[in-house]
Amino acid sequence: MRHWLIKSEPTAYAFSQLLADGRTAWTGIRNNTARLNLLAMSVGDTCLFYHSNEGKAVVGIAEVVRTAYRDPTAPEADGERWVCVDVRGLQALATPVSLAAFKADPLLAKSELVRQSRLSVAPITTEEFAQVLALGG
DNA sequence: GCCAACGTTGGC
DNA sequence: GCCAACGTTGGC
Repeated sequence: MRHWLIKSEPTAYAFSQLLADGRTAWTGIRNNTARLNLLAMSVGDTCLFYHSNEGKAVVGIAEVVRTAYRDPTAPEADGERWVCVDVRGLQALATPVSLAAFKADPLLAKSELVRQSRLSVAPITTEEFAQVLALGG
């Protein structure tokens, strides 16, 4: 099983909304690196759910429940290029783990979240995942 | 509001 | 194929 970090602006789709919905299609990814990460996801992979802009913290855990398929929100002209996955909300962290906490933690300072802040779907290591859970309760 | 990082586009 | 210009994202 692999681990990922997925980002959303809380004003666009907050983690609380995912918990309320149960599951959702993770659509709208239009970046090739992020696209390749979506394609690499397996059912059961766990995702840290990060709130960008307002928030700037990992606030919850989700899991992949359907592997990549054509993103229905992508323009028809783009064909099969853009994909989405389905994710299910698992639970909120007792304590959100902020971006500042990532930068301050030696285990997390090298993570993709810090290294390439614009990437909306990023892989994280098992160690990083465990550390976020430890910090977040 | 500004700026850094990155991706994309288009002229050559 | 290179590179300047531009657009977008996201932190500050």
